[in-house]
Amino acid sequence: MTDRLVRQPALRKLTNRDVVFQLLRTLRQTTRTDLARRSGLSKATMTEVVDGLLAEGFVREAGKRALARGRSQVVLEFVPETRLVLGAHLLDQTCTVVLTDLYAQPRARAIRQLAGTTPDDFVAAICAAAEELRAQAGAPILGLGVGAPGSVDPRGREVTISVPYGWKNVPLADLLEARLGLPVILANRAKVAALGEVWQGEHAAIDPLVYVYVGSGIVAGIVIGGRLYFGASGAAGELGHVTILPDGPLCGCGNTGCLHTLVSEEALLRRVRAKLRASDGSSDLTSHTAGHLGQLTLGVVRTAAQQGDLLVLEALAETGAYLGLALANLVNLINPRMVVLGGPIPDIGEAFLEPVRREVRRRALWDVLADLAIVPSALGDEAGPIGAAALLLDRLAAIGADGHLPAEQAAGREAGA
Amino acid sequence: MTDRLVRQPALRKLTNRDVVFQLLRTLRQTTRTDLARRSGLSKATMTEVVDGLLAEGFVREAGKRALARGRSQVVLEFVPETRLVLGAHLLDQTCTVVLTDLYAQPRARAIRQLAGTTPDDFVAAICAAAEELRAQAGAPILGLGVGAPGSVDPRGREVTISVPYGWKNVPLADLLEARLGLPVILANRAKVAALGEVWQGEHAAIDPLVYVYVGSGIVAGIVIGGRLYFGASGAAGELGHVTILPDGPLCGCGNTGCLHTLVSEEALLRRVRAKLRASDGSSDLTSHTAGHLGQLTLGVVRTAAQQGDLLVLEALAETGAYLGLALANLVNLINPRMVVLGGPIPDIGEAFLEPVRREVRRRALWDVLADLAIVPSALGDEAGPIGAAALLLDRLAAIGADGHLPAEQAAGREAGA
DNA sequence: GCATTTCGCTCAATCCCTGAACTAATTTGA
DNA sequence: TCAAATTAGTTCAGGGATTGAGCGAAATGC
Repeated sequence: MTDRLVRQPALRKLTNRDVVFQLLRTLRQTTRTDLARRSGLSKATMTEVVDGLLAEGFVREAGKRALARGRSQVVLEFVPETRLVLGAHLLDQTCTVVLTDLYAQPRARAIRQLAGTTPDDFVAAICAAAEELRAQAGAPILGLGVGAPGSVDPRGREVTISVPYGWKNVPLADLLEARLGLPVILANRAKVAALGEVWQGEHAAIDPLVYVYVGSGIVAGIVIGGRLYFGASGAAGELGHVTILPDGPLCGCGNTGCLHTLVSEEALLRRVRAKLRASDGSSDLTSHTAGHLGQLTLGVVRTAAQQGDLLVLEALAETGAYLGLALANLVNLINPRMVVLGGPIPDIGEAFLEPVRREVRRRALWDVLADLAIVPSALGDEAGPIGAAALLLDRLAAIGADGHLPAEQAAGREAGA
Repeated sequence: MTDRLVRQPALRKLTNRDVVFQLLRTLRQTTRTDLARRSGLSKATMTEVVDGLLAEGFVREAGKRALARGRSQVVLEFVPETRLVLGAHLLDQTCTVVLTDLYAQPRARAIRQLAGTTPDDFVAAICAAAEELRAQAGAPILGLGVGAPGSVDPRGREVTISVPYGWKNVPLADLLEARLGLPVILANRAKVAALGEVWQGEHAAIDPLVYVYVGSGIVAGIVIGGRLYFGASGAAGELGHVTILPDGPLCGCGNTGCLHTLVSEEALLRRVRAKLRASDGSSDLTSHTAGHLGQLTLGVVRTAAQQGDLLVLEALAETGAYLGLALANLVNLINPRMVVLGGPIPDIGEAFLEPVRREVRRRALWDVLADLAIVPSALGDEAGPIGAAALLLDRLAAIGADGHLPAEQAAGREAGA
């Protein structure tokens, strides 16, 4: 009987203040009469509710707007900087923390190098950066969202496993909450970047949207109904371990022919090296690397691509085609309105993106392609930390007048699907 | 500015009656005090709200329940049969319509053979069956959900294209509404079956859940948060056209190596035939079909599998392995709690299901497998019509006291993602 | 200047919801 | 056996939220 409740959609009754708050945040600018129309509340009630929000500082009156006829409107403007949130993101040895407003727009950032790869090093770096930002924050900070390296439990409290850092069951949220005294929510760093794209930049508000990070790993963040989709155990979006060639090379996960073995920084460099070895030396890259193929980096590949090196373009096209195949399968299943590609490999540019698009167009269904755009990330490296902040903002159905999350939300209890 | 609103989650304020109604429907049996606890309303309010629902006939008092201490509770029971809905489903030339209660439990069914394959034949068959059921319904009927053959627009009004029936842009919902005078909502017949499994039978309330129909086509219905997931253009779940062998056989969709070319009634029969031709004649099937391989049917294959025919088991294992590969990719992306397999091929039984499971276990990530069950349909052919009824019930946030859908819902305006 | 239109405020009336007190029904244990 | 304790559900007055109607303000157009 109780387990039926799990399926129960949130039945919390929204207050009028909640409704108006949300409308103001999404509309950014409106008038009292417009809010009354949209919410179905009377103008009388709207006057009262807006008065409350004005007093709390969430809204301000921003001049007047003349109409064709009649008295001009008083423009109401949401004030996103009345409350702030922190978003943290880890990439290699660099920890980036941003301070954003309620639109998830970054207002300040702090960067720390990790001293090592233990959870304590991570916590120390985040806390140092967070305290630096806190000192310069001009408004209450509501909490911290974290884009964590590795798998995160569906409730957003623990890193269950992190391969690159060798972590297992690290209760990162609790550790950070204890140190910072702020509510903390975790999600995978690549998945969180999807939220960044949806909250900020030119792709904002597109839904459903899939963000795919292509770097040393490949992970998809799926946004449905404005929220990150986690699945049953928080593992949704593991695109890197989708099978592309049933009898392909063995992957670290135990499967054979995973996308990961065919498309990743390492796979791309391996492919370029193989082509160089087999080539007649006409590629400029031969001189670049001076015969030391082991020293070939992604930066070199990128430069070569920009200079139109045919050998590199060929390697990128092959790599892109494999990703395109995986994406064709993904879009046939999920039918998103947009796929955003982020990470170091898509950053190389159209030389990689166009082969991806070509393969998707070749393989995906017409129905699905009709509503689909495949585009590079609009935020680049910022997508991660901004998305982390958005992860926390996403939980805010309401913000208490005292500047804090209502207790039940602060406890981060509803992190599931 | 207006397009921002698209992302806007439903901000409709639920009334107390709505909240209590939903609680009662999901809990099925409770008490006033329990409802007050769960909803956060006072006992006083609960007395009043329940009185209203009692008067409208949605609830009844069903005896008392003694507690360890204190006054015994009055058991409140949701009365699912106060309002009814219709669910229609088309399979080959047979149109099945069920009359269900508010739990989507079938109370009566009517079956009609289609006279032809035009939309008018379909409309005529549904209407005849619906009128038959309407005559025997003891309560108001709220509407009709339809599991339509082919693709349906995301708003649930039109069949955009149906390959087997040769339809294109048929406004089926409008046609049926005009004939029946009831609200009508459409969705793809295979996807709708997913809702059937979630609303009824032993897999009820499992979330997220993916239902996969494997017959002449392969389509997945994805249920997230208790609702069918449609995607940007209503095409989510096109599992049949996922690429399994990049250089495999050409598919009708234009792509090569689609799952559809490897796993379907036709593909299975083709595989059995090929094996028979290459075999030494030791299979019993050789005599069964008396050399006429063209007459091999799925029924024959099923019987042979039950009798342990090695040749057939091998063909089923190969077919199952291909499906398992596709499902491994699906579960890595969507991470559902359960995959339900329905349709004529899974009906053959464990000889097909076990190879599917084996391949999924071999290829999917550990994280994802931990929370996953792959099971046969609990409802069989009933999943379709029941799911069609559930599609309509899903839209009922509230049911008016007059026994009708509130106008805005009846218009079926919110059919999108 | 005056009719018209639209915005946003005011205010009395009303409706919804709650807290507290109450009745009811039951167990426990002196 | 009866009082105390416990829990369910009702009653009712008080209070806060919401509304409709009306009003003044601010603009346009003739």
